[in-house]
Amino acid sequence: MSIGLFEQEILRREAMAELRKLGIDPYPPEAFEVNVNAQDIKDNYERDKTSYKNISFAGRIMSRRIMGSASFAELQDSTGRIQAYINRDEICPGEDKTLYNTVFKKLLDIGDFIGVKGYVFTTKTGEISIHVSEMTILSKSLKPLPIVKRDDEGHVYDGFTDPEMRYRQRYVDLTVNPEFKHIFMNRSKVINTMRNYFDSQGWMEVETPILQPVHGGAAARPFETHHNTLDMPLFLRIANELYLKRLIVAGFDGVYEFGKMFRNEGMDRTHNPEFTAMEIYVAYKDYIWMMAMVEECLEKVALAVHGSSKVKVADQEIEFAGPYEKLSMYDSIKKYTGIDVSAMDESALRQTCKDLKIEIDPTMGRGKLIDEIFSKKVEEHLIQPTYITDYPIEMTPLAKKHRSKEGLVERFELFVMGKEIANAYTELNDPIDQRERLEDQLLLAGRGDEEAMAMDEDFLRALEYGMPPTSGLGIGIDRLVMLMTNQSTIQEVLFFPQMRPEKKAKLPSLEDFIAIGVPAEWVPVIQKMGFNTVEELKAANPNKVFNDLGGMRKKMKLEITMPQKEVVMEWFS
RNA sequence: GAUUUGGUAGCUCAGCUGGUAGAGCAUAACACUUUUAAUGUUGGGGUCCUGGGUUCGAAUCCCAGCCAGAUCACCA
Repeated sequence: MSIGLFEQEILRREAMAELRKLGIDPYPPEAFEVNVNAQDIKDNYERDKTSYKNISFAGRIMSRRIMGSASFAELQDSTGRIQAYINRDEICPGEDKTLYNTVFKKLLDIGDFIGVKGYVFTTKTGEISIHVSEMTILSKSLKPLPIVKRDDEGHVYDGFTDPEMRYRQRYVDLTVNPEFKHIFMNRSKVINTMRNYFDSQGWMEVETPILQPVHGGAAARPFETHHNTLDMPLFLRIANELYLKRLIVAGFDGVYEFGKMFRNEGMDRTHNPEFTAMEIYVAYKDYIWMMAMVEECLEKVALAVHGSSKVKVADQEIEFAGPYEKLSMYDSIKKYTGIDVSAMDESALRQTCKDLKIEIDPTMGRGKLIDEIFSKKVEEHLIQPTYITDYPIEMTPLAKKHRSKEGLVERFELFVMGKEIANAYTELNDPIDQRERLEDQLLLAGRGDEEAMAMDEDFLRALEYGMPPTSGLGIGIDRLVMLMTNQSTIQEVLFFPQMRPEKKAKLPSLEDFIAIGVPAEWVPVIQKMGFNTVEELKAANPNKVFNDLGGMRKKMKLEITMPQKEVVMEWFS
């Protein structure tokens, strides 16, 4: 493996070997005690200089400026960067200057982790720096990091910007572009704020199955897998709603879960196959109560992340303090199209879609047609937080029928910046009604609707034992984080967004070469010489190959044993 | 899935109407005791994404494929 690399990586491996020869372990096992971080020094040193006279700091070397027997290096820890001043005669007080001349100047590289002890001071040019008196190598970096340079105004000169590499190698991205860490720190803050709020209300965090025999609770195509011992198919959950409701049946007054959901559908900048949802169910409440709860919750989140209920997103300023605007689904369509769809039957809706130039297909029922009109004509207008309420019953098999409006259910969705952020119901707890509604879904499935909800007999049995009136809410955490961190793609708020596998260099199998007697460590050399298959190698002149192997060994400074000539000749026999 | 843009050194990118590859940073060597995008001098470093085709000759033109981004469609 080590030979597909080139000079910089070979040099670093040599430096690592040199360190070992000098008796320095490039990967020491001992803990290195740290008593300060970069942010702390920068924030507090000027005020309190006496506290920084004996510090111990650890981080990565991110740049070096060597000037003879004095040097500057930028060290980066989890909180930021701080400059270190290293003077030869200070870290090497005796005759032996090896630690500076050889170890620091020759054997250390950008990316290495080191620990330093010393004191904080301000340089002539006014930079708060660490004056190093002792230096310890903590971990050697064998691959060169991309170098990102910034000037005083913060201009970036050689940015590490390729999104493919940033997502595939997030460890490199966050090392050289540490500003992106704030997105993930804020993501954590969003989740913790919600969790603290729920806990303070006395609701309980729970975990429910990810592997489910029936994929219920939402409309989406699932990932399917198989359990060997039970010899049965299982689905990765597309939702956890039905399990959380079982817990309300079981007698908990409030339960919530943050968890990954999995949907086997398209990927784009707002969809990843696995994503995080938060669902919460509270007994003895309805969807009107839930609206107020959401307003309180999101305001707390905005305050935690930004210190303000107002959040800048793209070119808008979003106000997360409630109350939010409320608009029924029918009214919203009327508002933005001028059309009253409330009394239309399926064929009238089809005509309306045609008039509005909205594509439809024959499998769509009344609910889906209305949803199409809504998503094409209304969603984009909903910039400030807006509740869309009272959905047609056909679209929502798990919500309770509206207390006063025929044909509707008690449901709301919260839209911000034209995107759905939350979805909530007064939950359907009438087991007879629930069974009928799921049976209607089966009819839709029969019409070819791949997303119609499946029947879940055990869930119906739970309802038959009795579920208290309950309101439930789901929030898409990734999209909420996108809003709170002003990001336009979901990949930027996921550490490891889903990617196609990296293409592998099309190398023939190691085994083929080993089979004809080539030592494993020489296979990469042969490949580097241009022989990609055993056949190509055998077609070459054996003497030339033998000579070239020696040449490559020297050129690439390989420390592996040269094979005997007779051995090489046998490769060709 | 459709359209479109891109894939060249470790990183960011040049490379015209086809003539066998360049810069900056990084890296190596030398100089330099307070620099900060350090500087100066001198080097090394490439399967130009892959596979076909056209051509005397392809990083460049054509076709197919792979990966990624954007837009759209689908999907909450």
